[in-house]
Amino acid sequence: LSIRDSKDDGGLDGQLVEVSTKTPTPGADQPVARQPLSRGLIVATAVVHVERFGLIGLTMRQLGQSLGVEAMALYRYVPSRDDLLDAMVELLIDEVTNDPDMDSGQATSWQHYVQRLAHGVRRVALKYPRTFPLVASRPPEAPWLRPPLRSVDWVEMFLTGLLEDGFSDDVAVSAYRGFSSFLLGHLLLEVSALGAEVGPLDFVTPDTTETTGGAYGVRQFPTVARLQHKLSEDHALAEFEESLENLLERIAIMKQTDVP
Amino acid sequence: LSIRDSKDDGGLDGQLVEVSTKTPTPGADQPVARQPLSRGLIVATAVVHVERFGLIGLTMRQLGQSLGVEAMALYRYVPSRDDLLDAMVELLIDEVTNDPDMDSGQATSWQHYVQRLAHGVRRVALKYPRTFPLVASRPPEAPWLRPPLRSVDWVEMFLTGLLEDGFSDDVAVSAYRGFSSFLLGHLLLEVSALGAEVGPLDFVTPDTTETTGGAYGVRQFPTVARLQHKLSEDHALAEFEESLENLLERIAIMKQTDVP
DNA sequence: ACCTGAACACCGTTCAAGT
DNA sequence: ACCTGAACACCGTTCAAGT
Repeated sequence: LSIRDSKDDGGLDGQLVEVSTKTPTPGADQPVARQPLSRGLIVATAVVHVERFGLIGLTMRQLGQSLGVEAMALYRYVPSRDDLLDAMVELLIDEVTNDPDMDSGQATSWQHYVQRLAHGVRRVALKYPRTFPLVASRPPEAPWLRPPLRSVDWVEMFLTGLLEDGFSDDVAVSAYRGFSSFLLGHLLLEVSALGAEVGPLDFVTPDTTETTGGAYGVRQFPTVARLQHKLSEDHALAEFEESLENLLERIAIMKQTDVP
Repeated sequence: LSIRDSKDDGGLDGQLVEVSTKTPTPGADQPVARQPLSRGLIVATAVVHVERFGLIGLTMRQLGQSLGVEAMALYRYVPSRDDLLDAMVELLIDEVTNDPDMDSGQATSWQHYVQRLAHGVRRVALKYPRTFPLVASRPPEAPWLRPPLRSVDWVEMFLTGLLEDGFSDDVAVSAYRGFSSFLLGHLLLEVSALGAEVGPLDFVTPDTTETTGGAYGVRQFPTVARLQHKLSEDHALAEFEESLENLLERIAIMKQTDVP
């Protein structure tokens, strides 16, 4: 149960941009001590910018101002706004992946593993509440994945974690479905309560994307690639019924054990 | 366990706009047989437009084209684009509320009631997959609600349904939390698998909104108003832990009963 | 090598003007 | 009464030009 390491893509903690906590007015600020521009700095600043001004405030022009530069300068390092959003998502994902708490206690049970992953994701969700919804909303790398969580990396981590602990393929895939649905529902609601204005959740239409599971670019994730078929199956209704049934049971128990 | 009726706000079924199912190119279409403009028609057409072109395609100018009219004409009937989005959400909510399946079998158990509500919401989510994410994303009418689901109407329905069946306030509120988190998680993921590009989920920031539970406009929802205090409490972490625990148990059972 | 000004095709929204 | 043209302040993005 180990955690994959990732190339440092300009993590927030490394070169955290100093942005004052004063009046949040998108242009009325000191443009930050003008570090040399770089992709990593732009992405990190974008996250800070979104946490201050919201996703609606993230325009190339306003982000340029946060960096003390004209908007056009950004295009030397970032091909497009969409690519920037993807890079921001990756930054959050990497922060979960590289969380020291994730590595601690190496080989424990799958339960501990899943709990650490869940809490790791929750931690970054609460740390970047206004950026986090992007994780659930950007076009997934693997649209055939059901549910199509953004990070194939997480899926791979989750599946291998369970499989190494003796899970069968089928059960591991079912567990993944339950896990991601639970995690997304909880955290999106929790984060929205914190006041995130969740920006365009740009899921991609099935027409424009290979919904036919062409395993392009998933080769570096062997488990995901191997289980691709099972992962693409649509069990939405059955899972909906099952989760609903489970919820009803939990509510019934709450009702019975209640002392009025 | 009855369903509240609502003023007909130009429901889709009534005056469904004829839009051909041909090539989806935002302006290259017959501008529809030019019915007299009205707020109801605009909202209904907007939903159809979003289902064809996605939320990104919903600009005042393109929607104008779908109606055979210049964008500026819309402002006679719709104060702003944001107001239009809210009206679209309301249209979906009313379609759940007025679902004939919801009224059938009047006074049954709370289990049946919750199941009917869940399936009713799921039905409109699958019917309008590209519009549905707005329900989870528009600024909630009651931001102090945890989780802040859009429709106070639904919250009221849910709570009264349970209370009439003998639930205590506390358990009813807990049940609401579990229900909304489950429903949102499942349906957002299911709908995203259908290829919805979930548009700006514009949750509202706590600063700009009365996070202090000033019960403005909730007076027509007596149960929500009465339970406002309990509904505003933040139990996010405890609920997260509990749901996670429950998930782990379910996975463990799946694992045990698995025959490899 | 790195940034900027001007330009293009888009936005939402306002308002005086047309029918 | 209802719609439109022109205008304003914004977008993302490109590209020739400046340093």
